[in-house]
Formats: sequence, C-alpha cells, structure tokens
Amino acid sequence: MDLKPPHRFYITTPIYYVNDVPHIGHAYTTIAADILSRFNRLRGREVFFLTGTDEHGQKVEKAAREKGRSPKGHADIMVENFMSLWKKLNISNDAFIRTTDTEHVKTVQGIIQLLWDKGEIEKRTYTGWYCTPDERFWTEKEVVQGSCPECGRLVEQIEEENYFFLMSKYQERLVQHIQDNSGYILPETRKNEVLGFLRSNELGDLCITRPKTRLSWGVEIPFDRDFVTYVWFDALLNYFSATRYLVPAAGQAGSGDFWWPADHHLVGKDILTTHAVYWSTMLMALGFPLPGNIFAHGWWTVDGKKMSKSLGNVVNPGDMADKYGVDAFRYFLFREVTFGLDGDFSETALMNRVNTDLANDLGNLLSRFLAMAERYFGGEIEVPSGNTTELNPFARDCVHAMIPAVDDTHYAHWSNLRFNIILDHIWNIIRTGNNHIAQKEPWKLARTDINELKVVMFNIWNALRLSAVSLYPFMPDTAEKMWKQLGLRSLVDETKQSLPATSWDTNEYPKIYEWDWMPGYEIRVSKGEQLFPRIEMKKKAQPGKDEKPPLAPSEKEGTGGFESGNLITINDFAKIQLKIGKVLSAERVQGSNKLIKLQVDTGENRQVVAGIGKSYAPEDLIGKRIVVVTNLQPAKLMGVESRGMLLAATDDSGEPVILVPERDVKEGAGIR
RNA sequence: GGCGGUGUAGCUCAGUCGGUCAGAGCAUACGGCUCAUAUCCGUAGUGUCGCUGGUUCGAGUCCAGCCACCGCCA
Repeated sequence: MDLKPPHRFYITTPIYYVNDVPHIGHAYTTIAADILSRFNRLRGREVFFLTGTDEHGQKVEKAAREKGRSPKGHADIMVENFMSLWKKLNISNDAFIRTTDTEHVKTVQGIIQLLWDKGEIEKRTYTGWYCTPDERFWTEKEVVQGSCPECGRLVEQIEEENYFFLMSKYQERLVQHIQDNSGYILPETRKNEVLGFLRSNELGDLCITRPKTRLSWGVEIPFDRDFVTYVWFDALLNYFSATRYLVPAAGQAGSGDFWWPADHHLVGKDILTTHAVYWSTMLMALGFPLPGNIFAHGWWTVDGKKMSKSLGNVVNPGDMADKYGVDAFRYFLFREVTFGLDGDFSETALMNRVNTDLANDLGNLLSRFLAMAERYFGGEIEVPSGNTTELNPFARDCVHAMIPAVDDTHYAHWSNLRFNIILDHIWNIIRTGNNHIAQKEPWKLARTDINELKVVMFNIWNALRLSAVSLYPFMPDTAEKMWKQLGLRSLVDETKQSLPATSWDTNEYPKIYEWDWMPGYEIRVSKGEQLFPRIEMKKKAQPGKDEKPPLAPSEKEGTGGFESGNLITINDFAKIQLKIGKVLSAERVQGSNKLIKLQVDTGENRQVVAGIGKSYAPEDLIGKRIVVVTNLQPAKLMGVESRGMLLAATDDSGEPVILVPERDVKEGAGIR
C-alpha cells in the first residue's frame, strides 16, 4: 500500500451513534478535529477531515420500529441532528460518512472476507448467559445471582455460534508498537493504562458477529448470510472505508491509498480501548499501517456534576453557540482545560473567559488600536523603515511571544494537541500589545513625535495581525473579522499565497506568520463591530442589604441559565401571589401514580393538583400547612382542575420535598 | 484486590536534569493612565509545596512508609 505523503493530513472523529442527541462531548471532539484541520490547511497541507454517524445496531432498529420507520429512514432523519450542529459550529469537515453508505458496506464486506480468507477469523460455538427480554448476553461475572444486572430478570444459559476475530495473537506486537511509538496513544497516562492492561491480562479473541435471528440491522457477512457484523467491527472500519470513496479525487484509480493512515484518531476516553486494542489489531491482521496517533480526551462535567439525562444538565452545544457565540464557545472549550483531562463546564466560567480573555484583552486591544489609528492617521498604517526584529525591540518581543505558537521548534505543541498552551502563547502576544501601548502612550506621542507614533501603531497592528492568524484555527470567524478590520482582505487566501514555493518537506510556515510579511497593497484599517461585547455579570445579592432593583436584562445577556441573566425586579415578584394553605383533604387522581388532588384552605377553599404522589401518601398531607401559588392560571391535569400550585423543593435524588412554614401561620396568610 | 496517577496561593493549574522554583492566570487590595468594551498598565501579597522519615552540601523535585482523592481492569 502506498502511504499518505507528509503534505497530506488525515484526521477523524469517532462516528457518533445516530440515535444520540448531540451534546457537549460530541461537539468537543469535533471542534478539536476542526482546529487541527484548519491549522494544517493554513500551513499548506491537503487535509481530509472525516466525521460521520454509526447507524447500525439494535437501538437504531428498535427506535425505528417504535416510530414506525425503516431503520435507514430513521437514520436519515436523526443524522440531521449532527449535520446541522456541525454547520452551526463552523465545522469544516471534508466528508461525512454514514455506515449505511453502500460503499462503506461493500468495503466492510470486502475486508471481512479478506480476513476470513487469511484465516484471521474463526467460527466458534460458545455458551453465555442470555437475557431474552433485553436481547443481550452477559458474562459470568456480570450476572447477579442468576439474573440480568440491568433488568433483574432471570438469564438463561444458551449456546450460540459466532465468528471471532483472532485478536489474541497480536498482543505482543501491539505492546511493542505502543512502546516503540511514544505518541501512538496520548495522553501518556492513557497509554500507560493500555500498556498496563496488555501486560497483565491475556488478550482474548473478539466476537464480531451476531446471528440475524437476534440482530438484523447490520452488515451481512459475505461468506455466511445468517450473520451480520456486530458492535465495533463495522464502525471502526469507517476510518478506512472513507479513504476508498470520500477522499478528494476518490474514484481515481488507487487514490485512496494515498490517504491512509490517519494522522490522528480523536476519541473520548470511554472508547480508547476499542481503538487502541481492537482497531490496532484489526489493522495488523489486515497488514495495513497503523494510524499516527490515537488521542483520548476527557469528559466534561457540568457545574461540577456528571452530565446525565436524569439530572437534566446535558449541555446543548447549539444553545451555547446561540447564546454566547460560536467562537466564544469554541475558545472556552480549548482554553479552559488541558485537552486530554476532564473539565468542568459552567456558564459562569464561560462568561468569565469571554469577559477577561476575549473582551478585555483581545477585543479591547483591537478596539483601542482602531480608534487611535483612525483618529491619528485616518486609518492608514505605514510600514516604518526599521521593520525588522533587529531594529524594533517590540517586534522582537512579539516574535518571541509568537514562537511557541508557530515555530517549528515548538511544533510539538501542535502534534501533541496542547491547545490550551498554544492559546496561552497567543495571549502573550495580546498582553505584549496592551503593555506596549501603556509604555508608549500613543496619545502623548500624537502631540510630540508623529514618527514614533507611526512605528508604535504599526507594531500594534502587526501584533494584532499575528494574533489573528494564530487564532484562526480556534476562532475562524473572529480571525477573519479582525483581519478585515485591520485593513486586510482574506486571511485564508493571503495565507495560502504566502506559502513558500518549497515543498512541505522543508516544513516551512507560510510567510504570513512572520513579522515582516506585508500585503502588496495600502492598508487602511476600519473600526467595525465589537468583537466580543462584555457580558454583564452581576454580583449575587447580599441578603439583608437593601439594593436598588436590578436592571432588566438586556438582549445581549440572554435569558436562562445564569442567575444574573434572568434577574427579575421586585415588581415582577409582586405579581406572584403566595399564600399559606391548610390541607383539608387529599386523594390520588385516578389513573395516575404521581398526581394527588388536594382540597386546600387558603382563606378560601380551592382544589390543587400536585405531582408528589410518588413521595407522599395522601393521608400524610392532611392537616399540613403548605405554600400555594394562588394566582396561577387554572389548569386541568388528567382531567382534574387545579387552581394553584403547591411549592416543593427537589432533593438530590429528584424527589419533591414540600415546603412548610417554620411555625404555624394562619391559613390564607400572605407570603412575601 | 491488581496496576497506574494526583496532592503546590482563596480558585484552576505550571514547575524540565536535585542548585534564583516558590511561579502563571483568575479572584482580592492599592497605585497609574485616559487611546479603549468601567477597559489597560504597574505593585502587593498570603504558601509547613498532603503527612512522616531517609539520601544529599542542598529536596515540590530522588527513595520508603502513611493519609486523601482519582483513573484503568476488554
């Protein structure tokens, strides 16, 4: 197989399960791949950036059946969730693979046939514990007292035939490969885990099929039509099959050969083993080259808690992008946390980053520069005669600050995906720029030394320009906006034009990264929109202190989420009428295990229906004094009218806890 | 249980080969500037570097034990 030449860069995300609703984790991996892709394109490499969806398997089949759709029809609808999100997040993927693509299916079948012919696959009978209702096998260890660990029903021991990939024989070679290629698995701690596992356990063989009687929605095994591929086999092969039909110039004879192997497979740490062990040994069995790197990134918690559907704290990346801007969201994810480690997402932290880094440091530097450039020189930027790092100490500082972000001696940061360090280096330039202004005080030079002022303004201009190029992979729209405001035409095009004529092998950066790059036209800067308006973050109200009523939130502040974003005035609060009510009687609403119908005395008798039936028995409630919203619009719950709402807190496990007055108060008493 | 990792300022973390390594950012306080998005610049901190012992002229750094937390174990 002819290998991919070095000027080509191939990067993948996992293919996401098409049934999933996209969350921050999906966005994280995909944006990381986008950043690397954009960086490599800027540097003049041809890039193949692949993402896609995994569309086979039981869950898809089941969900489709429930919705009365065909599995493919269901996938066709669900895949939109991902495609539209990637568009919104400005993802520049070159292809989108779906495991239901006929070309993919054919490739998978070809590969499995090849492995079968080579004797890498074997048919075996095995017995296991099977849970019929859940339609799945459990291992001896997993079974709890003869029952399914998931649903608790009895499991039965059944015998089944399946095909096994003979993975075990590659154990030694895999250990050797990981040891010899220190960057094969990153971060290092993950590499050590895999190595530790491989050294102290005997690798088994991998069951790669399911009988069609149990699973029909999969890729049919060409040499045995009663079976389909199972779990990862079909999914992992997407990385290879895409190079057969989705790469640029696909279809030309043999073109796919020139895109294999991938430079990076980006994955979440949960699927590292699958890639590091299954995928690597599959490739060994096929005799294909292994990828350059498998990078396992961490997980995001939300406000310190694990993200879960039941907690209802799943972060929707599309919403975040809408609320704070795509670039701010992208920036936050890669500045806040070391890529590879777990991180915590919170809107407060996001807003802090926007305000301190993006608005105060970057946005304000551009803004103050543009204002001065327009005031002093009508926006014209002149190249001073001494535009060299030898003659210009500031240039030297800037270039020095830049070095870690662009210089080849520090290229390791990019190969090791140390995004937060790269961003930190870029901020060194920005800080250097702000500092330079404070040192030189251009507003004074405007009265005393116009020539020096010109030099200073050029220096700041150039620092901003270099920041923009460096920021482009992370915040493409922002970088282009900066570029235009700096009086330049197109960051991407002009970077391409600045590429040295020499080949990729010399590993040269485009000239545009250098201090003395100049466009071949006159520069006239023009102030545009603020890059990142500050988000007002109000301090939490001090209890006991009288405060002015907070201002109504402006449009920019958004609405939900952070408390300061949806503050209400005392007048808003006054609209809500709360009263103490005494429960006179209570009974369950027929046909509901959650709803309880209460007759409450709130100074007048009223019927209130509350969803607390799982935590409280009706008889527990009688006589209790509770808090009722009395001016709520009446509503019917399961046909029963409710005039008011009972207030309850939610405890850690999601159970309602009724609020009661600290000591007895007469029913009908108002609450303020 | 086995293997591995982490513990440094109020918070998040960086500290390479043992010797200006007691650091950065945020937060806090004070001072300066007025070009700028109430922004920017400067100064100031507080630290038993988890605990105990050891090696060494010298230990966040190396070793041993302990404590706490975390990860992996198909």
